[in-house]
Amino acid sequence: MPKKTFFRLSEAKRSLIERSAITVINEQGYDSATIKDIVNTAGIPRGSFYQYFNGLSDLFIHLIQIIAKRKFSYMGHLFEQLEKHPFLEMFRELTRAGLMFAKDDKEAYLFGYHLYHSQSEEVLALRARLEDEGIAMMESYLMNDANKDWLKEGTDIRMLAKMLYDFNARDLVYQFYRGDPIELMIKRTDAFINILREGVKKEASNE
Amino acid sequence: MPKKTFFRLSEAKRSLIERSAITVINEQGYDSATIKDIVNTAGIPRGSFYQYFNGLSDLFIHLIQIIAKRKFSYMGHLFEQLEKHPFLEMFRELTRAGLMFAKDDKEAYLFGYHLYHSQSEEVLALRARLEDEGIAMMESYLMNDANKDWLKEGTDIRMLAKMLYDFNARDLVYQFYRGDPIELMIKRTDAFINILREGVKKEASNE
Amino acid sequence: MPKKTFFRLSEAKRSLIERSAITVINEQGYDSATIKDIVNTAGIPRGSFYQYFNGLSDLFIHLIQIIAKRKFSYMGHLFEQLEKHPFLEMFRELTRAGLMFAKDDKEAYLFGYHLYHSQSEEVLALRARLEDEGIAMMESYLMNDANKDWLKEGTDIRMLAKMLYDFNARDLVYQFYRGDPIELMIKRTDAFINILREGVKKEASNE
Amino acid sequence: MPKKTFFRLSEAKRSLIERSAITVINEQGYDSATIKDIVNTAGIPRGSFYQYFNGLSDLFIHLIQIIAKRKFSYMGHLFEQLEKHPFLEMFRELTRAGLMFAKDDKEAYLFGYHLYHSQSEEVLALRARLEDEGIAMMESYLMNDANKDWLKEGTDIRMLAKMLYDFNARDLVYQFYRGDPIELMIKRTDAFINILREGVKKEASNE
DNA sequence: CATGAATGAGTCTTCATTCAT
DNA sequence: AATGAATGAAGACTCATTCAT
Repeated sequence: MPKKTFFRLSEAKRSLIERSAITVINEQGYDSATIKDIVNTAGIPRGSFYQYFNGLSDLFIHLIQIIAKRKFSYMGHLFEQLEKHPFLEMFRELTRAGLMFAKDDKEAYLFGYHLYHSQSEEVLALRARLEDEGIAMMESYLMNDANKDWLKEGTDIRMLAKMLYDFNARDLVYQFYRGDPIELMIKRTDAFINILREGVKKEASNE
Repeated sequence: MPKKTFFRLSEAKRSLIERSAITVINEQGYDSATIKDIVNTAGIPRGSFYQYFNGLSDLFIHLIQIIAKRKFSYMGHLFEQLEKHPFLEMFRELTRAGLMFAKDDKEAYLFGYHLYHSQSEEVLALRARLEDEGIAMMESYLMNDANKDWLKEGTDIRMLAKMLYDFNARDLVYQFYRGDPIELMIKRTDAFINILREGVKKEASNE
Repeated sequence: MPKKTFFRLSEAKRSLIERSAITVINEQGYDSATIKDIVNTAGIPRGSFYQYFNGLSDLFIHLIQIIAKRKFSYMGHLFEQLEKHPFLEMFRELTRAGLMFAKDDKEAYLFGYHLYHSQSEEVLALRARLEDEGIAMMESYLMNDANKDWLKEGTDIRMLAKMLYDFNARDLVYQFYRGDPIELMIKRTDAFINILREGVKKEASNE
Repeated sequence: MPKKTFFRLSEAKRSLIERSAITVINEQGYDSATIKDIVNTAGIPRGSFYQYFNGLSDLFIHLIQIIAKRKFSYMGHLFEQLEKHPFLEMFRELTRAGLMFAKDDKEAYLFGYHLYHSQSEEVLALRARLEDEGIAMMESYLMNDANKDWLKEGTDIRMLAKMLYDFNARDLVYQFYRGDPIELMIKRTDAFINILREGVKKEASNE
């Protein structure tokens, strides 16, 4: 957690530092990014960095959290209707909301990529925690589906939740990182959902 | 590519260096592993490293390739029957063969993890190439399924191939990395295949 | 010398700062203690420190002095009888009085340790001054002994005074610093005095 | 312990580094000496230092040890006769031998000073070890005295050994550090020994 | 080819001290 | 007087890479 000093800064300065760090880490990757580059980019003195943060991972975790919050805010309006429809349909909407966020703030959306590409203890722990929370949330909605008899019996709900979570938090982010256009990502999402919903096996038909 | 010198070494020494590098990189991650640690672990002089390789990525790519070859050899016997059965069934077998490899050579199997966690240009390129090849191969087998009318019409074959490839090359490796037991991984694989095959949507039943 | 500002503070605040500094310096040693740690421990703002003191040595010297005064107050009652008995006997009492102080205020007693472990100019000067004063005082009492014919002729009084001073101000403090129990320290003091008084050479006996 | 690399250097270079470190530490004190100053003084690159040592304390401990050995070599010839005379007499000779060393290599002799003025864990541990060894050695010779009935009954041998050890390893070194002339130190040593031997209490005389 | 010492650029991190409010 | 942010100098330590033997 950043030190108190950081939160006492003006919104402008805080934001400047955050954006600088996001830019630098997006360019070099978390494990290669240096504090030096971040302070240079932000134009603040080296020592100040340590008045604000305990180290790079401190800042990184802070960024992941505020970005998650921001991204989440794009989805807020969907939550009230979430239980009224099969979750796979809502997942499509949630995903699109996420991609709206990507459109509005490319750098921030991209930043999630690094959650999957650091070996640092803290980052791994954070990733695990976020994953657990995200998957648990999805599981609970899928349980709702099951209760409403919208899900095939025998479906491994946890596995399904995991697949959905990963697709959204990892695969899509990676596609964006690679530069795939959002339209293509939307199409792929539909194909993905379709496979999950319908399955791929041709039914023994009675034709 | 390693220099000629490397391939002129005795098999024993070559293997010693390879295994040392695998151990070090597995412990620290590719981006944090240092040449220093590798030569120390192998007990060879620092200068020798540069007589064998052009740098760390050179060695890394070499390792990925020999390991891929080794892993592949566990699956060879399956290829002749591959077109005779629906690919999802064969995928199960391929996966299990891969896990046999994991049992025999944990470190090598684990090593694939790092293919997904480096930001170095060369590694990213290698990863993309391997992915393309792997997915293309799976696609061709899935096309065979389609031709035999084993696949539901409208199935996005490329997406399906991608999902299968990722599950095998990335998700399972990650589970192993986390320390999940192989039995659990096998169960998960079955659940995964089941979802893909059957889908999760409850058919409107005529009860 | 602390600035006037410091002495205008409330007794409570002054004492808080003093105790914090003693704690920090006892833990880290004078040469490694930082102003940062002291203000953090005391919970006062960094800038305030410079309103009270000119630097760390300023505070350190102040602490040595108030502690010396406090320790001295434990011995006051002995001074009136000091000339009535051989000084070595009184030395035993003075030492015990010092150890009572140690019991009552461990941290303060311990603090003297640092007088012997700093290389800073000011501290070395202070140490020399205190030593001169202390030894001179002891010398004067030993002269009294000599006058009363309680001391063997030829005894090097200055050397004796120095030995006594060091034992009390340095050796005992160091033992306490190491964690030796006070009872042991008392026993050692007696052994020390005994050696000084009687000598260690076996008299040519007329057996 | 220095790394192997250090011992593979030419005697000249090794000695250059050792003397540079001794000079720097004597000037600034161990806790304030910096590696930067040492490498500058020696004229070697910064990185080399870390090829030779694991850190400053590593070098420091090495220096203490080689100096102790050198100092010891000045006393070697005394050891054969050590048991034939009362130890206090031999102590005078040992001390003088030490002072010969001081004359020949002022910087090295002085260096012992720092053993008593660092708070670093390693140095404290080394100091304790050396002290234990030195005191134990003296104790054994004093036991010899006791067996030969040269020592007054009831003498606390451990305390006496401690006093002798400290006087030689600490007090004399400190006097030298302060710049006292060797002749004065010799006189003081005699006075010190005299007090210990004869005691200071005037015997109840039967005059 | 083997060896391992030399080199110095590059980072992190800590703090004393100042200064504006 | 109190406060605490700003600043940058300073030092530790790590390593990739080169080079002489």
